[in-house]
Amino acid sequence: MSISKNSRLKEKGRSPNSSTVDGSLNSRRSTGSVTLDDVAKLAGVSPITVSRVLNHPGKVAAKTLERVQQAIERTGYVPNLLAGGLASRRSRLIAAIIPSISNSVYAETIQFFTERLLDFGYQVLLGESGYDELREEKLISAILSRRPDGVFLTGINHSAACRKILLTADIPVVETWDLTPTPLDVIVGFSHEQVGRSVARFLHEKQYQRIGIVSAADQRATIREKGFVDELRKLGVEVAISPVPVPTNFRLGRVGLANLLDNGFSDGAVFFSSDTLAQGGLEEARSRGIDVPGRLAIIGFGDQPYAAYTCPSLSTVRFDRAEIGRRAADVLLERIEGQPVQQNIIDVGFSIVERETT
Amino acid sequence: MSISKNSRLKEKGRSPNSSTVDGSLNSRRSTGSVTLDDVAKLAGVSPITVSRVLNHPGKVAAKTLERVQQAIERTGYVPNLLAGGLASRRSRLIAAIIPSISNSVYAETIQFFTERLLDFGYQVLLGESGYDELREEKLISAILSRRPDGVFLTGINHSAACRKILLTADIPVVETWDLTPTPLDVIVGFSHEQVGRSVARFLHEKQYQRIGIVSAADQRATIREKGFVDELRKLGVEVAISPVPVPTNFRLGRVGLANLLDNGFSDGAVFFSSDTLAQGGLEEARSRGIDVPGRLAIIGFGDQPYAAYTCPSLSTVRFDRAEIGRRAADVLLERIEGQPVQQNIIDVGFSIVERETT
DNA sequence: ATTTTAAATGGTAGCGTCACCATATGAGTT
DNA sequence: AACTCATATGGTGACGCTACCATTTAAAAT
Repeated sequence: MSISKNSRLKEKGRSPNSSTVDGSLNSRRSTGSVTLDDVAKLAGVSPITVSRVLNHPGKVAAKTLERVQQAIERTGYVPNLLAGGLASRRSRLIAAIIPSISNSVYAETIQFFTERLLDFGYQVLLGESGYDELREEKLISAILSRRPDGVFLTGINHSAACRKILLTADIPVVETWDLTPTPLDVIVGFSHEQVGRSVARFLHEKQYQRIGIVSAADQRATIREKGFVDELRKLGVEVAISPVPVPTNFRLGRVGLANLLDNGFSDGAVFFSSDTLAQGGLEEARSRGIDVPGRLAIIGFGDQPYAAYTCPSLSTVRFDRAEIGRRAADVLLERIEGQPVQQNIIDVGFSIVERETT
Repeated sequence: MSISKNSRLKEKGRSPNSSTVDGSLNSRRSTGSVTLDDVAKLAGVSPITVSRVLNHPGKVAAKTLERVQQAIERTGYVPNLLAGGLASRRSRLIAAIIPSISNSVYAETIQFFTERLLDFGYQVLLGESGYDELREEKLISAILSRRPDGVFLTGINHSAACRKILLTADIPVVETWDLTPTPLDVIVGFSHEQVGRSVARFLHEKQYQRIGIVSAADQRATIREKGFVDELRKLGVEVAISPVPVPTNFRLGRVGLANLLDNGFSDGAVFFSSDTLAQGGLEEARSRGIDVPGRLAIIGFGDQPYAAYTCPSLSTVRFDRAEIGRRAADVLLERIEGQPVQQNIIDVGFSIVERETT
């Protein structure tokens, strides 16, 4: 434990074995924890062979392999990836930035992303941007000092500084949750604009008198809103817009809908930026005695687990969060291994789930 | 980029300046990325001074500080924490193990935990145990190779091997979400047994005819169940138990309640292991036309955001997830700084929230 | 028996940083 | 003027590991 006191023994000069007592009292000695060398000595091989046992077991003879593994077992050796990463320039660390950890849609993607990468010996360092570009930027530059082998980003809008840092770092980057013809590197997601347009057509076909949207102030929600509004405008329908801030929650859903209703909206359909908002809207309608879907139709976004079980059950837009996570991991692994990527734009699609609220 | 080819220039022996062309073609040369030395040269100081600017700015003269910071700016220097961590034996990394990333109760705790630690320059490496002891063990030993400065665990039940690894590693460990008189190191949580007992008394006082529990197979839920059952037994009430597996979901809530009802349970109150299960139970009751709370009372656990907005709104047990995260971070920081910890058992408490379902 | 080839192992020299000292500088004290 | 003392800076050598060769050994081919 307390090593520093030992260093008071005055040792002068550079004689390689200047220690005086037990042969290990150098001023800057090992922590006492087991190292590769300890294992190597016990196994009677060179350190490099132990390293190979851990990293390229195929390149070591079966007999040696076993002997070394026993030595590892016996010493309780735990490799030091800081040292390994420094020497090999591969940290086996992947950075992931999501807007919110506690938002289950992102968390699910990360869950599958993490799981997949773990199978290949990578770990994920998670950062929360809070839907804030500046914070994302700071986070990324903090995380880059750990020399991640790859980066997972949510969305396609990143500050110029952020893009520059990432390009300079010259590591694989996968953007997710959205699509763009000009990704930083590779991208896995679906088109939010198309979501907006699809929902617009869906509602239009059902011939609701009026159409509104409760739209969160996050980037992707804004894109959906644009697609939605634009498509309806093409169809000759004006949309009542009720903006709400992020992160969205139940209460904001109520407020968002109340805002529409108080401004004369009635007998129509409303598209909410998230299922959480939609659930709030449902409650607001209920508290005002408005029949859903008789007088007011509601559709959410995200197909949260509870969406099928609200009363009435919630129509929504579904997309495969697990698929985004898995594909993002795969494509990142490919890039890290230096394989040429077949396609750098991967569309996982989405679908409209019709339930009782429409 | 492609450096490896250069090494084909045959350079023999150990002459320190054996490079032939531009003075930097050693076989194992730098990556070309900016290092501390580059910054030092530009600023006209020694590397160690640059290091100090980054780590102990107070120990550097104002003038020097500014000059170095400009050099950092100009070079776009990004520190290498792998090297720094190796040299200083402080990785500024904290490992956190939670049962499930996508379960918002854990995610919220982690969110606040992460945030707090980030303020102090630490980052969190997240691992998901999936409620599995063995997986937790593997995860921990994998994570320890990154030499975290501290570890956050969920729960108090860890395999013997796991405890041993952690004790050997000799780093601060904070257990969370539960209490025990014998923590590994420090612990921040609340008593699940007391939750069980409190809910038992609460329901008993309301004089429900029969009492049941839909209980998940995770460790803490089992402790709550024990406290619940034991307290009611003391009060002379038998409890109908319906076990369900983890992770819990809406459907399991329905199944869990159906199981009770199909075995003759009626006119009573049911305690669910989680709000998600309770929500499922609510749906099952609705589909069977059972009036809640008239014929069946329901109480959940966790006070999820939606709990206040189900119909009828859900009675539940509330505890402060953010508080657990923050306190865990604080206590870990104290331990890392080597401060003596005032108390190593921190009880954040809980409360019963009565809404419409009871 | 000799050469060729592949497989297994080892030696050396960093990777980029920080801890440990030592030294230099200037202000304050007698 | 000589001294103490605090402050600021620098030189050296690890930290623990792996890349890059070189070397040894065994097997295969001639």
